[in-house]
Amino acid sequence: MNFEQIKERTRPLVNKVSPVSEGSLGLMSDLIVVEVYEKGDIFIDRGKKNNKEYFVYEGVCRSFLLRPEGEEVTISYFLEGSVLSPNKTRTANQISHLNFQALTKLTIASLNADKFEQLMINHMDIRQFGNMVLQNELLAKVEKEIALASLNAKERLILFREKYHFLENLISHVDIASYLGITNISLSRLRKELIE
Amino acid sequence: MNFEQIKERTRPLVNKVSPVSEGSLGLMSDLIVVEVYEKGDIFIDRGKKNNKEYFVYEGVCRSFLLRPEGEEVTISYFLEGSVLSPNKTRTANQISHLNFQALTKLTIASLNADKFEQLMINHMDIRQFGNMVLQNELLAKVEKEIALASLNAKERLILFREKYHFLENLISHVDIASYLGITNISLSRLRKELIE
DNA sequence: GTCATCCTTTAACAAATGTTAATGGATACG
DNA sequence: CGTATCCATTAACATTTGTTAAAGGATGAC
Repeated sequence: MNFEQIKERTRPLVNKVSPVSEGSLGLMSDLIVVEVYEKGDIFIDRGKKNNKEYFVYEGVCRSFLLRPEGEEVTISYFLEGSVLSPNKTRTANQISHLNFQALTKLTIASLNADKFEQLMINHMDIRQFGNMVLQNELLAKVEKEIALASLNAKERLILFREKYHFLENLISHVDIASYLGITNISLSRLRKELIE
Repeated sequence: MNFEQIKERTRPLVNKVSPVSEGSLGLMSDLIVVEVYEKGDIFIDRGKKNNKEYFVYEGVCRSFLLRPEGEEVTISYFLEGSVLSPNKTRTANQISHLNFQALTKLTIASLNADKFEQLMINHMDIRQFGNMVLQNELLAKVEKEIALASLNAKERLILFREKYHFLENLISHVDIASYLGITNISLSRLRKELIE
């Protein structure tokens, strides 16, 4: 992918969050390296160094953690055209505290986080973009928090379907169940119940 | 409270998160206005404008939301000596999407968020402090997210006690129950069970 | 001191969710 | 074509949590 292609691909994705000038878009695109992963690939490992920011060009991925007992807990899904959680929020001293996994063939833009931070410092529109990403991130977390705390499993599944409708036929139900905070058996029961 | 007193009070609170130079501490203290609230006071209203950052000097407060049905859901607790969620993460266009309430007599430092953002832009140590606050905020959310998703109510109560031990005898159990994602009746049962 | 009020606890029953194990269906591979 | 594997579903039973209502205990106003 050449510079112009990267720019064209990045523009709608960035503007959807918070529009930036053509110049700023160019500065961001300069930092972008395109990465491609296959379904199932883990491209950020918990405990390993990561100093990148990411945009999802194509495909779907998730963040997840391992419980002490060994089960995986899905924390978030990231869809095509979205921005991954800011580096600062998913690392401590550049060490990742989450795993990220491609759930389909995945094409993503990666940017050096330090260089991107410099862009944020020097350019108000890029800073505004970064802050909006952050805001959206927290908002999504609060939303999920409320859903987990105050809805029952059936209501959470309905909410999930409104937000991630197409994921249900794309992704392992074990993953979805862990995202919803239930077992896959319960998920199966709820699916049946909601058909009737 | 005069400038020096504010500085002395702010220093340990800030350094606990990420140390800043004496000069930076002074710049931050310059922005601080001390506010005092009584138990039960709501000092940030959902839907209303808020453009401040806050440090908790004395007392305890919580963030909460109202469900459509009218019940309150406690989202987070903030203890003495801690920093409230960054303005950017709890507002959209300067409009708050959460309520904040004093749970005891509360003394807090408030700072104009725009001016503080300027300090972050111009001073690396203050920026680092701000980023650490953010990181901790997200980390706490992920931690709670995992607890809600993968522990049962009894385990969550045990975790809550480890983290907020003294709150249990200070705060309404209805609030705590909503934080734990259970009813206050369940909380009462679990308390009994854990005594035996 | 008495009463009113608010919060916590308890009880009895209902509903939701988890656990374990078996079954069925799809898919890839030899 | 057959078989191994992976996932989703179903069943039976246990456990957890919710709902409604009543009782007990603390606290403050008068």
